[in-house]
Amino acid sequence: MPRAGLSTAAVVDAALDVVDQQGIEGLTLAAVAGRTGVAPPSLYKHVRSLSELRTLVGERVLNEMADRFIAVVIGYSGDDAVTALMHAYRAYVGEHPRRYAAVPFDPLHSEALVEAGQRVLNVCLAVLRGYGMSDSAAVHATRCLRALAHGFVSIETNGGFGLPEDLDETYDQAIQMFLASLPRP
Amino acid sequence: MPRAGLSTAAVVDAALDVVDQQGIEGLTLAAVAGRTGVAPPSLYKHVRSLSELRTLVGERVLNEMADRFIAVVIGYSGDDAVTALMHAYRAYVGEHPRRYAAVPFDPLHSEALVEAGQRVLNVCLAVLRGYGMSDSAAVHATRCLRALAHGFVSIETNGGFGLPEDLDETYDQAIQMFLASLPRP
DNA sequence: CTTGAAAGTTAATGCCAATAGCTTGTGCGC
DNA sequence: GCGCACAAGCTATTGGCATTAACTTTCAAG
Repeated sequence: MPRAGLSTAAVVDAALDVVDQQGIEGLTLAAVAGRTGVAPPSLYKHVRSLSELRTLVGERVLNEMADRFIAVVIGYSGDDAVTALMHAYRAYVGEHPRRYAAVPFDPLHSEALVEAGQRVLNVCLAVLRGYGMSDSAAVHATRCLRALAHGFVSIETNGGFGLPEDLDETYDQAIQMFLASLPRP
Repeated sequence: MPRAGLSTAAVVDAALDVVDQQGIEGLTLAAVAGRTGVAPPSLYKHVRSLSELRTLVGERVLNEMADRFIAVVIGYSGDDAVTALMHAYRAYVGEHPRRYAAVPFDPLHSEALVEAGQRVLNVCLAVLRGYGMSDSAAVHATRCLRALAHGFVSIETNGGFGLPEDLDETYDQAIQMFLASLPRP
């Protein structure tokens, strides 16, 4: 009986592979077990349940997004920073559409998931701080940004935009719309 | 063996009840069978599979939305119509959050689902036609409207907006943002 | 009154999550 | 080097679900 040398992190790695290939509804313990060369019940040594695994996957994805957004935004401010952020958002989802769809937006699942979500949120808030808005105004603007970006990419990746018009152009227009709504110093 | 007198429509009705109460992941044939007083395999006389049932549910929901949007928009034009439409969108999802979440945005599921989606789309396009945009510009604007409305309500209903700021205010601001992006005749 | 299709039924298969209880690697103290 | 405890595996089992097959019963048209 050779030992596979698993860990919670390794299980989540395998789960991400499964999600990338088969989508969130294909994420089963059987699939992860197959990929890690282990019998399905063995996974319970590293993960409490399928539900917990899903939460861990979501947490990883949100942290991945936050890392990228921070990297992309550093050194920019104002409209440049907002534009970079929104493009990075769309680019991430374009590269990993199934991962993005695997994030449970319902944060009541776990503490760590909430925290990862906050990291993403804080990038937005920090970028908007440069516009001299009150804290409350920044919150409203952040919500608009999230709604716009999330709405666009989730419709886009689900094939919901059927018409032939160029999607890059639509997204640029959406960014312009958002920028125009921000106060000018 | 008394006969239950089912039909495809009745099965979808029961499925909508299940979705309203337990959400889309609670939509099982067993649950629908229980609610209709029938054994699970009997449902196959009216529905090809669980997957088809989900598609039928989505189709019903989209048509329900289109009906409401048409009703709400009639008699208005311009900013009033856009405002009414966006409020109706949010109101519908607020009243039936689980139904809305049950719509598969992936339209490759069925012809009828695509058609129902088009009905919703056409309301948006018709409302925007009043601004004297080219067809192509109207498509881009419609996409922005959909992205904004869908993004907002889906984050909202999933509890993704954690901070205490008033959500009505954010949504009004989002509407203003969208209106400001439209050409003024 | 008969008959046949439609609407049900029960039985069975296979997949999956989850639990229980057993076996075996493996690092740690000695 | 030696044993021991725990961690990491395993097999077996249960229970829920979708789905199929093969049947029985209702019911309406002729």
